[in-house]
Amino acid sequence: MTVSADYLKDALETLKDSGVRITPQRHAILEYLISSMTHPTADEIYKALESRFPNMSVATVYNNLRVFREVGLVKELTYGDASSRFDFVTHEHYHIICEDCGKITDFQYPGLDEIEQFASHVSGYQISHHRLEVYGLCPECANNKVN
Amino acid sequence: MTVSADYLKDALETLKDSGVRITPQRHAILEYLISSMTHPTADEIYKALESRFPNMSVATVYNNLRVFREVGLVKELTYGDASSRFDFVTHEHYHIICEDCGKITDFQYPGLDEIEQFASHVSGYQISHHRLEVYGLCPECANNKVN
DNA sequence: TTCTAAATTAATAATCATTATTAATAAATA
DNA sequence: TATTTATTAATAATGATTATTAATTTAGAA
Ligand SMILES: [Mn+2]
Ligand SMILES: [Mn+2]
Ligand SMILES: [Zn+2]
Ligand SMILES: [Zn+2]
Repeated sequence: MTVSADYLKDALETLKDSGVRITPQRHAILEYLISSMTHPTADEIYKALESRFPNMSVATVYNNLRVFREVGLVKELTYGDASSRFDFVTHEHYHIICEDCGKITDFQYPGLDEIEQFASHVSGYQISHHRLEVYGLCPECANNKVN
Repeated sequence: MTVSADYLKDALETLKDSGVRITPQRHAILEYLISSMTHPTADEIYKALESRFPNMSVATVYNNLRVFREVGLVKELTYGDASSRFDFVTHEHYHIICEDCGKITDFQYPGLDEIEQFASHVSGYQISHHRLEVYGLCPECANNKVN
């Protein structure tokens, strides 16, 4: 069994355990999220599935992405003006975002928890989590600049 | 001269050097941003100034916040659904955000640049900057929870 | 100073991602 | 099978932000 299939199987299990019905639309959205490496927007998911589900509503995509987020299957990546992007949750990782083409690349970095300790110490907050993103030019876009 | 007045003087200088006219509206928005410790939204700025400028348009606030951002006087803090918040640029700092009341507290942390090195190394990106926020409960909200 | 061009403002319309509403449909359960 | 509940699809509403445009103000030239 492929890794993707494993992820999907576990995800469906999580839904079942949470009492969420597994509809064809939900199955397809999850499948697409897991297979996609591009952190798609709700609209991209909608468009990718419209051939298989010609009369699925875009609201259904939004609704189900929220359901997935609430049971912890999906993380929503929010930015300023543009639309949210969605990331199927596997391992903890950060993102590098290309300021030219918008590509989002995963990367892992060990031990940023000390900053939570520090922040808690200087502010008195009870810290729950943090968010970190790195911005720059992806190799392709950097290459396009010099040519 | 107070620190605030110094900031304002420098900001007006920056505007003049950039060829941006200093209108009463711009002066007031800058003044409010510098005095405010709350990282206000465009609408909060608009409402705070409406007694002094009864017929200022909210579009003027947005336009001028963009002007200030473009000349580097102001940073725009963007989150998911809610509206952008604006921070007058002084020293480099990060933010701790209360998940209950939305309060934003400044804090400084040394040496997070190594993560940019790391990200560049593993991804091949040309890194320009990063974004970090820490989330949790502010002391007041944490206190309200236990009572 | 007066004239002219450019910048800025105010008012308002438009945009667009997301959410709310609601009636129809499908699934679970008694 | 009958009834309740969840889900969907269609569509309207929301709300922050941007675009448009005419009026006003300002800066610089004559
Ligand atoms: Mn990711
Ligand atoms: Mn700040
Ligand atoms: Zn790129
Ligand atoms: Zn709080």
